[in-house]
Amino acid sequence: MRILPDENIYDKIIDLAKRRGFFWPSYEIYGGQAGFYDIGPYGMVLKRKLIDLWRELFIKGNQDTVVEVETPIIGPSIVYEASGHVENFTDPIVRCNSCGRIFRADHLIEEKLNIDVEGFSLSELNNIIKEKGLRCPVCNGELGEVKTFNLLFKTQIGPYEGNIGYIRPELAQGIFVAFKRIHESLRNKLPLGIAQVGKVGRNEISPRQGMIRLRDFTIMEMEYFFNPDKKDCPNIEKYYNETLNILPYSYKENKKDFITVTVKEAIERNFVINPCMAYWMVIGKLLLLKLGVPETNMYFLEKGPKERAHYSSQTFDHMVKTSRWGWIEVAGYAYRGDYDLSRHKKYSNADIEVFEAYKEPVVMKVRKVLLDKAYAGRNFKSKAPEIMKSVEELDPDYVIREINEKGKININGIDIPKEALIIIEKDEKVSGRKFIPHVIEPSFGTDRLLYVLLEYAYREVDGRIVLSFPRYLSPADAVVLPLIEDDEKLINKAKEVYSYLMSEGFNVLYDDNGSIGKRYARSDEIGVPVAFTIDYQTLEDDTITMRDRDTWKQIRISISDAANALKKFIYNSADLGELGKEVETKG
RNA sequence: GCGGCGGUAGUCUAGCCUGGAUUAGGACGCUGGCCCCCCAAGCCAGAGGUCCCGGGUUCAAAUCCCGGCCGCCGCACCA
Repeated sequence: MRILPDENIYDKIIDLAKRRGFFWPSYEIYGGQAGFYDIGPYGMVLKRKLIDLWRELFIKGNQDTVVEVETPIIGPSIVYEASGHVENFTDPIVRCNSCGRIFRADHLIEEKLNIDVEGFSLSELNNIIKEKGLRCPVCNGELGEVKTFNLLFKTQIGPYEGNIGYIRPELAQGIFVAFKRIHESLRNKLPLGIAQVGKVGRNEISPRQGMIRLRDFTIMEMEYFFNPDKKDCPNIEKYYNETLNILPYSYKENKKDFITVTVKEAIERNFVINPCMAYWMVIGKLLLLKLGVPETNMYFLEKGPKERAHYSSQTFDHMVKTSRWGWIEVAGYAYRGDYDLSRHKKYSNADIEVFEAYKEPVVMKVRKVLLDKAYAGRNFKSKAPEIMKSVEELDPDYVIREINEKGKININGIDIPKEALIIIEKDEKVSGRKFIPHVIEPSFGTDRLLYVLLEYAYREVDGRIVLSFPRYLSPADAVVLPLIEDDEKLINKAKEVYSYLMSEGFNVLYDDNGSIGKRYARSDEIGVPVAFTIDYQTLEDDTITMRDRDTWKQIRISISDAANALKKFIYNSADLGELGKEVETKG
């Protein structure tokens, strides 16, 4: 595990990424458009492997509870009204006519005039600004009209004007609206994690920072649904002794640094609102470790009440240190409670609640208050059924207290003497209960991780760039090189080896252009972990050399062992020395 | 969105202030050839440029002016 270089390597990485086809700004030939990036051929392999690694840890590693789905990118407006995005993803902004600065209109009023304007409409905010003569706090210029700026990308579904759709700003809503179906199709089990990978769009006001802040990007997300009454978390025991670097909000206010605690401590000291929060944070940590980020270069930052999204009651940002941007957020872990499902229940009228049967039906002794039927009929005639029902709904304890004190109860202005009341106790069988599950959401920014992956892989050796990706993530498993260009015998042999490795399922490159040193350098720069070289000895005894990208050491092995050696080297992190005898090469 | 700085082959850059004879020059990379038995060697040849875009000034614009786009920095904004 390497430490990040102190030097700012951003420009070098961006340069390399463009040159070698990892990623670059989109729409370049038209001058570009901020906030959009293309992923190139090698970047695409990396990204795919990155996503697969996430799947491995979050889904496959938890296949007893977690499944994956795919839902649409565009949703009808009702979905994002229910989710709160139409309302809360919008900022009222006001522009100074003279200096052009833009302010949050509500914040400005609250600060300057000390008026609580939460929930005020645009025209109300406008009126306040006009009436109170509020001016630009910077240049004292006149303020323009209050406008909304919503970060949702808006579109129209079909040819019907007014049929508004939005591009999803997160994957979550697609999962929430389908929750009931997914949950039923999996025979109502809980806890249930529903994961999704996909593109989202956020119409950022002014995106900068290249791959770090995009208007269109890939998220890897999971909504983990569970019974809020069960305060345990399945399988967490095996991670009890794993450590987490946490900066709780209360510590942050006191300007303290993050602390390192075990998962067990984090739960016991209530740093996390629910043990499952800690569980997914550990899985997230393990993902980052596998990408090559050392634990000292990451921590979990708790967001304060005002910093959190509208749906969240606890959020941790997963921060990773980068050379250019300092600490950046690569993932968020949000406790969304029952906010989303409750909202969709309300807006759709769908029965979204989950029924959970008790292990055995619980027989409870239930006391009930009954009104003597004969008394009711005689005294209340046609109103009797109604009054009897009201009586039955009363709390028995209340009735007993009233009887003891007054000898009667009063209901809807009618006195009922204690002689007419019967209090019975009966057994009632309850086989389960209905509730709305709570949700914990770990959500990763894939493109940010891609950038982080490059930063942590980047190093320079003798003025040459080497991308030391973890071997299993590299854009190719190996490159096959004939030692000398333009020697037909070597080239034919090399192409045989190349086909053979491909047929074994490896992702292999071939290069016969330029001196051997140049080709090693090229493959190092792409981050290919292994180079197999075919030389004149190969033609005699079918052995080839296998070169390690990171040490430049070589061993000689027979071609028939190559696939097996490559497999061990890449997936079992074997040392080169374990796979064969090191050979001296002229340097 | 504001302010500052910048934008010249794949990459980095010279030229811009002081407009014209520079065919927009170089380095690296790329392609081909020669040579090469292991780490960007050498020699030769070649391809590759809307000088970010649009408008203006001028006989003449990569060069000066205006607007736009994009990038970096600062501010602002930010689930």
